[in-house]
Amino acid sequence: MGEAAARGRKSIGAKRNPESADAIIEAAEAVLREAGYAGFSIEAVARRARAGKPTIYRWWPSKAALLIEIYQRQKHVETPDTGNVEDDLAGFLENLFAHWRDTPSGNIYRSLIAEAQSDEAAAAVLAEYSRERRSHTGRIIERAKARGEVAADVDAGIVADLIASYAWRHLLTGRLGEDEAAIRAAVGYITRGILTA
Amino acid sequence: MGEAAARGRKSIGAKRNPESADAIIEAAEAVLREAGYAGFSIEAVARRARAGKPTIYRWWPSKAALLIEIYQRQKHVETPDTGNVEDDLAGFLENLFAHWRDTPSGNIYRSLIAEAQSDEAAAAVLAEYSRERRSHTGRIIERAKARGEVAADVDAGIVADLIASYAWRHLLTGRLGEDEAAIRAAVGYITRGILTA
Amino acid sequence: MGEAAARGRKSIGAKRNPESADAIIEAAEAVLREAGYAGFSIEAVARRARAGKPTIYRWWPSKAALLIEIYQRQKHVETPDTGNVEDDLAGFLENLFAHWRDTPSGNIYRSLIAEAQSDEAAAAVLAEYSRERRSHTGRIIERAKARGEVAADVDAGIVADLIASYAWRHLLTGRLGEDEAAIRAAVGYITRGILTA
Amino acid sequence: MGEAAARGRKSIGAKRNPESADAIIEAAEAVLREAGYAGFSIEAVARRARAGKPTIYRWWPSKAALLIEIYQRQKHVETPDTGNVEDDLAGFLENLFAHWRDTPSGNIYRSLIAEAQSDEAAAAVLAEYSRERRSHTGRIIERAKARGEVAADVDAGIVADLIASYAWRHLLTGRLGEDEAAIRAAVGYITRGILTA
DNA sequence: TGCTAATCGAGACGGTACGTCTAGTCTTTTT
DNA sequence: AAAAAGACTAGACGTACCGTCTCGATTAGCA
Repeated sequence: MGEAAARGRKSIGAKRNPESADAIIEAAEAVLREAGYAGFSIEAVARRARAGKPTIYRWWPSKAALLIEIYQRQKHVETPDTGNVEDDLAGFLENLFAHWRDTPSGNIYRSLIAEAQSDEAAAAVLAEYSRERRSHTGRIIERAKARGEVAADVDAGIVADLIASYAWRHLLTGRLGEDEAAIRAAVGYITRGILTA
Repeated sequence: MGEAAARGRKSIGAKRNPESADAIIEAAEAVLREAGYAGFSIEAVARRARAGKPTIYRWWPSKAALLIEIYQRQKHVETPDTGNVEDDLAGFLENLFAHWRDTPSGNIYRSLIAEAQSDEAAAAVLAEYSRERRSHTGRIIERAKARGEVAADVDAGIVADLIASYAWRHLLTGRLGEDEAAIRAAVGYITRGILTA
Repeated sequence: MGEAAARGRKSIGAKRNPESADAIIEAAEAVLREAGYAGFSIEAVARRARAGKPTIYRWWPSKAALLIEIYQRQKHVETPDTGNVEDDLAGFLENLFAHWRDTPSGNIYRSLIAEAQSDEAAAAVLAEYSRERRSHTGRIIERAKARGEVAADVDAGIVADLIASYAWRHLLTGRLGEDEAAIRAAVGYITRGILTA
Repeated sequence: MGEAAARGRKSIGAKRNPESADAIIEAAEAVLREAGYAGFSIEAVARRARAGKPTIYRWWPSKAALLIEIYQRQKHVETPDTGNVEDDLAGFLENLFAHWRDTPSGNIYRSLIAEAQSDEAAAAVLAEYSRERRSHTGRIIERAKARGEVAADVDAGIVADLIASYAWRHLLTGRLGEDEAAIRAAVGYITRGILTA
């Protein structure tokens, strides 16, 4: 199905046609994969899905909403739990970079961030999503605090922010291929500091 | 002058007319200021500058090129030199946030990053610019290393990257109003680490 | 209605909106009437009709197609039937000149001929139209042949060609105000010849 | 020379440089020959002639003026003098059709007529030129009148008009390849009429 | 002999129009 | 009654020419 969306797909009456929704989602992914964010338009998605634009607008009020949905459909990256905060953070970043690099996720998220720069709604949705992720990453720190590995007065949110920032910037500047050493060094500075002992 | 570009501005002949260039730059700034990135179009700039579109395309082959130029025209943020790396970095970030918050620079840079997500050329130009800035910020670290304040084996580029990443993310998520405490905490983690002593 | 196209004219749904088509046709006529062929642009028509350019291009692929349509919408000139070939031909020319002079038709047809000089498609469409008209005018001759008034071996097509040529040239050189005497003389030469008896 | 216009052709001082004029004329011909009227622009001619646009505008205020000049540079068609008006007229038309068909003249004249439909100046110049030609062709008739072959009260101008009209229409509708028989028939109707004896 | 004025190629300028693409909205048709 | 899908207005895209203007160089002809 999907892109190949049944040539003559029809309305199934007075309720949402899940075939159409699927076809649209899959078309959106395909367009993003093949033409990138530059070629990603509602128009292009509609063409590819053999759907009318209003059908898309009915269910996703903006490009951003569609991006969010297809991003969330991707399977998520796992946060390791090694018992060591440095390994946890570095491992998380390595997984995240690999995930962004090897699946459409990276492109999708990148697009979403770009979209949020000119679309209020996208910005809101992204902010909400970021808040969630922040607390998620923060859990790595909280666990370490519970273990006594990390100082109790450390603000987990700010650390999560630093980690997420590092990831974002690499995503946005196309540097997801960075070697592990750099990631480990960056994480090391956050955990152990850069001052002379 | 400028945006209001003298009603009767004319060509000054067979070489570039600086009046036109200025009018275009200033119109671009004004459009960005008043309509944001969403409303920033070559067409709008041309209208505002009372310039022909081809005149813009002659000198700036893309929206990104124009953005870069107006960004570089802004006066730059200064990097403090207090003799203490933590104060230097925090001060730099505070200055940068204030600069981005209080001048059009923030909006421009934000737009440029967004543009780079769909425009190859913009990405290249932004990468080059980032490289420059990275080494610039790195100097704060190098100075501290020279003072013996920072360990000699610390990679200044990676630290600069962490700092820039933090700044980018706050810019892109509209969190430039962050209180100083958060900035200081983030910088503190980078300099002193988060592990228990 | 029409040119003044209801300020808020909207789509009427998933089929061609005749209101829009009418507004476009009428705007095209108005532009041609007021600004002449020189000022006749798709852009101007769209502006005047409060239509989007793509709506025009959707239905009329070229300026020529639009010209043809508005020409054919004009009411046609009638061919008299007096029982005398000379009066028929002269009357036809007089009617045609008056029609071209007093309605937008002349301007439209002139424009179409001009357009055909640089647009292949326009040329084809004009050729087809001319063929039709030729046979139409030829009928005057055929009738006279049936009456025995005109020699049986006369090629009606060629006579029609002579008549149409005379009309075209007067149209294209802005000499539609010619006095009847000249028309009658020209027709007289064709019917009775110029040689001495 | 000409199109290949001396790479470094320069001003020769405070007077018109005939080399430039020639290069422009020749470039205009070449452009018309190769790209047709549709591709004929002052810009294209200037490019081809390695001339500045103002140099063209200085000497030919409009496209039409340039067209007129290059048309007049073509060698003219000769009007035969056989002692028989019918042969003279048919011969003239045959020569003219061949001339228009086999040299750039046809294209040039066609363009000029088209141009005159939207350019007042072109129309004026064309009218003047037509007047000249009319009297020229009229001479064939005058000669025949002098011989007593044609009735004394025949208006030579109107006959010339009929002949020129026939030629124009064939030029404008791309029917210059017409067989001699059709031309002879058309001329025959003008000289001997179409009525039954 | 040196100055003035016109000419040249070059090309920038403000504009207009081109024909295409996308954004969102509206309304008919279909189920 | 709601879904689907084409048509619609609006306007930006990047390009081609328009006709005008200014530049710097070049040179003829007057002083």
